[in-house]
Amino acid sequence: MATGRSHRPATRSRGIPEATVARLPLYLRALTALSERSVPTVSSEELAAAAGVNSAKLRKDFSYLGSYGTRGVGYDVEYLVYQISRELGLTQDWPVVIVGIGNLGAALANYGGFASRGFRVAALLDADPALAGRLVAGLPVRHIDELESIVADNQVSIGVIATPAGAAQEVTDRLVAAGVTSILNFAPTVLTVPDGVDVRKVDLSIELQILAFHEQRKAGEDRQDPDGDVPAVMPA
Amino acid sequence: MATGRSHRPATRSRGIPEATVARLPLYLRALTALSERSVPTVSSEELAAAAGVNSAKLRKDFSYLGSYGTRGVGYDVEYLVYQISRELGLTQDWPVVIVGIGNLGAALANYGGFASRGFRVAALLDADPALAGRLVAGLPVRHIDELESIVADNQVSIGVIATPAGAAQEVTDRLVAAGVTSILNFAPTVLTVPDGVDVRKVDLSIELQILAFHEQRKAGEDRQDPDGDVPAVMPA
DNA sequence: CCATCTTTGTGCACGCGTTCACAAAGACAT
DNA sequence: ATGTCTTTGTGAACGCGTGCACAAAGATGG
Repeated sequence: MATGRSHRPATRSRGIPEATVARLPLYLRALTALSERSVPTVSSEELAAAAGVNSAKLRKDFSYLGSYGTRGVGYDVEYLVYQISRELGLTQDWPVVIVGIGNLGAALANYGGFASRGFRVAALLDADPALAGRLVAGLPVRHIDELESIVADNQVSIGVIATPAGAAQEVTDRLVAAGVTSILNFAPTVLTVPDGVDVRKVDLSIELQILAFHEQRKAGEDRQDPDGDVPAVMPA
Repeated sequence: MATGRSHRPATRSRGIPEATVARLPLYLRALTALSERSVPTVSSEELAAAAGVNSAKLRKDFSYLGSYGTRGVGYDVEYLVYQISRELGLTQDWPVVIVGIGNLGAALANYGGFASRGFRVAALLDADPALAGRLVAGLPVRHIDELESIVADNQVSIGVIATPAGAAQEVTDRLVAAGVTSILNFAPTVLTVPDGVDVRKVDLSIELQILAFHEQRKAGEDRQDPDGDVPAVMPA
């Protein structure tokens, strides 16, 4: 993760546990699919299966939001969609800037999941002057030096970093200085941010390495000793 | 997450906790940076700062691997790089197929973090015949129907899914049937897989929604009551 | 109106992960 | 060799998250 409390120690006020917050988007997606099929109600069992979680966990998660179910029947799909959307803050508009318009940045700009939720791409930024003006996902790429004015003019509070690792910290500093308080970081670096700024990190390489670990474990289950021998290099 | 035990209930044998495994790549990255700067040793305090974690946590994590430090001095950087690499299974070669060569798939194919660790892109696959043969990151895109033979010939055990949501489950089924036992899923869908297959999911939209939640919380801290009023639609 | 049946909401126990705090271990100087 | 000083490795306490299991709530039918 990064410095500067990514999550507050214990969510105060109406205290929804962090683990629950992380699952709400999952439920929301499943519910949206049901809504599109005009399914009026759904039981915790069905919805849990669709979201890939335990039904008891789902009920407990919903209990943090309030008592929105009807015993003997289940949950009203539309009502629940609204409640979760509101809780997540998706009923309002979130302007977002994406910095670094390489393949990844372009993929993010084209991602449909943005607009459907409350997210709106306010601008695409890149340091390469050759990219400036080119259309990506219908939006013109603008030069990184416009960052400050764009963030201020559009009241952007969320920034997405899709730059190379070397540029990530500098971009972060500029975003934060301009007023951004939430950052989604795709660059493989630990970002340092002041208190009050949230950072979430998506790291491809890490995910693969975790898979490799389990894969090795699986492959080694047949053999006697999965770990190798003493390394050639000894500690000082 | 997905069906089919993503993580084993309690890691048996030399039992490295799942949370620790997830941090090992982080340490490895920080250590690699130190190694490139020819730093010989590092203390838990310094390394923890570089990785963005607590130093006590780092020491406990390392204690699961064995006693690789020297009291009063710290850890030997090269030695630790080797040990963690071996533990994660990065000393061997992991052939990977990437399915779905849109912007995201192309970004993944171009991602440098692959080759530097033990990962080798064995093939890029896409269902679009128009893409077939086009070079992406120096590799030719091949048609999805070659999936089975490619997986078999290269003994691929890890698959990366970067297709639209609609195609993800079918691709997963084919990958699993062909012998893949670890899947990294970028499509916004819950995948169902048989036991023994690991799935990890990276979901952009979910990360943004979590940020939005905290952002809303931050914005509402000034006001009296951050949650809105009673919704217009009432439950059945 | 009463009985039955379904499904929610939650009290409780358990296990994992985190953090503190300190004793043991070794380096290094004298 | 002895003492001091640094840093590791870990025992123990705590808190969060998960899942069981059941009582309460309400729908539904007779």
